[in-house]
Amino acid sequence: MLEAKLREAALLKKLLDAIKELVTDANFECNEEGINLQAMDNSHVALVAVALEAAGFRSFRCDRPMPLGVNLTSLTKVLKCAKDDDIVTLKAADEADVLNLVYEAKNSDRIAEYDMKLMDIDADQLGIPDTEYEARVTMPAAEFTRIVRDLSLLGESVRIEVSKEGIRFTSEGEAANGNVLLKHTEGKIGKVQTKDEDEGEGSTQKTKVKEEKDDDVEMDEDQEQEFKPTSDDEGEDEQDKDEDEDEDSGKSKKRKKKANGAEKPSKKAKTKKGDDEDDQAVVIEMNQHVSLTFSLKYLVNFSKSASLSAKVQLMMSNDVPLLVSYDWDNGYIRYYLAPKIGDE
Amino acid sequence: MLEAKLREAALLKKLLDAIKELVTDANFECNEEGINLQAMDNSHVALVAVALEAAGFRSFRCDRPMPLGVNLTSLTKVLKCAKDDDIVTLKAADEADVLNLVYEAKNSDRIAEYDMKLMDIDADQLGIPDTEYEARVTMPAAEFTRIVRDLSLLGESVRIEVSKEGIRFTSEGEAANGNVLLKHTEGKIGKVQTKDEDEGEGSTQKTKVKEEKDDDVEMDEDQEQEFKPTSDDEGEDEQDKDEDEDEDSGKSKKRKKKANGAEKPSKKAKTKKGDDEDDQAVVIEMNQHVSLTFSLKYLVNFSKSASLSAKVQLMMSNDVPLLVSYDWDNGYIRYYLAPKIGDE
DNA sequence: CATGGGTACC
DNA sequence: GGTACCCATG
Repeated sequence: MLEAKLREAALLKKLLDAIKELVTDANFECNEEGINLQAMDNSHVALVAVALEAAGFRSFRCDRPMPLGVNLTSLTKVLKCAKDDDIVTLKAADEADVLNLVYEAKNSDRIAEYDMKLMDIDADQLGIPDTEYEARVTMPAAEFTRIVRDLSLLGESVRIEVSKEGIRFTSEGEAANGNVLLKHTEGKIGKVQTKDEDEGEGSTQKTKVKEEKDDDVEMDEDQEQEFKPTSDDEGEDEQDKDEDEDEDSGKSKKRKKKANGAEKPSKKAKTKKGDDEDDQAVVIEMNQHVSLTFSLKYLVNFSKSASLSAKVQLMMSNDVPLLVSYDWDNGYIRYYLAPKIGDE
Repeated sequence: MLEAKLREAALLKKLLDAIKELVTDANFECNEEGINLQAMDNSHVALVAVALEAAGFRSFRCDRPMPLGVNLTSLTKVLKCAKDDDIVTLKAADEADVLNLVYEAKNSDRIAEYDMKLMDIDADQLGIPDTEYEARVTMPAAEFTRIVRDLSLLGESVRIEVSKEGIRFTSEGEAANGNVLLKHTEGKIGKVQTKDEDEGEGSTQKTKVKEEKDDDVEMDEDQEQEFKPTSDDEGEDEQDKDEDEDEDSGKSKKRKKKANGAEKPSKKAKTKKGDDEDDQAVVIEMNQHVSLTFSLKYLVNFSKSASLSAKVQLMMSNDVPLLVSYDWDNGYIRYYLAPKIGDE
């Protein structure tokens, strides 16, 4: 059976808001390490992967692996019945056909309980590519949202190019053409191509941009592995969280830093202020110039996850799917989208 | 060629929001004095005139007069891609078929560039009447917005009457009739019928109430005349821009004075405080009682310009088009609307 | 009150 | 597929 208690209903609510338009039904794969969801979007063009690591719950127990087939529209409705700061407990018996959700008001005597019907869903375990990306761009999630929203007013697709100059988003439309260039933030630049240190953080992803020796630091020992590609995918991308270990050998610091999606700034000050600054930084790491074209409709959809993390990472290599990753403590949501070829 | 740099994208954004529903295509007439736009609304019932004087730009260069035919829907989309505080640079080569817009984030490393296609638009130079109005009412723009919005819920048209009592807006509908009376603000009353002194300010308008010899002018000559009754109006009110050549030899002074739409208070203190109070004042200036009926649909539309100026001026004479004017530093937007006759 | 998103209609 | 209208959210 599963019994997982989450500190705040807000996380689940935001998560559902982020994916409910992309996916209607999906299996929440529960096991002792946490809860994972992987699904193709309704038109089978994009892939979404969500991880909620056991460590991110106030308490988590799952005796054996169990898939919970959920209709996301139903779950969204049920979650709307929770207040953002309610403590949510998810419970499901083995072989159960319902998921029980209990909402407890933080302070009080209000207890709400819902039973949502489950369904059998073909577990199309999608193989998520373990690509080593040629370029990784970390930027404020709100900036990404703004850019794709803006450009979607002009055309249907966007060409994303990463060079040492920075990252450029270009869209061509009937009425106008436009492009937005984000230069890497000063002080962050050194990192380009040097991504070492990223590792750390718990929910980090592993996408490394090319090898780097960076990897340095471990940081994670304990937590870090959280979501990790399970054991096998290792090494691949982690995204977000690269905290910076870089040189900072003091890992301990790293750990605490990121609170929601925040990364840590590179060597800069780790003060709160430092973190805030970091959220605003644009960090470009690349091994070679990449240029890919994507459907803006999907990117706009992905950008709804900005409520989950202040930063977003874009991982790219020519001719392979883009990985858009939003990370937070003990969890992440990643989207994969194949590039358009030619002028389709 | 044209190269005009605007301090804040917000001005253009608000301007487009104000007129995009009224006009779909229009020529932005650029010359060394600034940028002007004049167009009939889509149903050819109302006329809108916008002026952005060169002095209002951070830098402005326009070698020769050039009309830029713009689809306002496209421009609106492109402007939505700018943040309110972005610095916008408008560029167009002679004979160009595209307008280039560059947005620079105040602080940073974000640079966005758009190329919007231009089109050829019949320059229907509309003759703007140089009426000497019998009544001029200056009131808070928000108040005007509220009144026309309220009355539009009741009926389709509104009768506006100006008397020494004040200005009364009356609407009759199937479900209810209603009227709103605004009395002139104490202390401002003296101005009624005495409008002299207004001139000053840079962007003043010239609408004088009553006689004035102003009329002047054709307007178009070069630009100055633009809309103002040109120099002659002196003494009367100017509203916006008249920069004045008029008599004021000291034009210079005028120029700087008005900041956003504000007129100058009459002789009262010009202190900031004074100006703020002034924004809330209702000033009635009239030579005779006027009573005119207009379509509320258009007035509601005009009132969207309230974001551009804290004050609005209504200029009226019986049986001639109403002039609704919003003025700000170095620019204005004016609307002309013919009264309804009988009970059409 | 305004802006954005979604749904329906052309 | 695009545009317009209505509803909901901030």
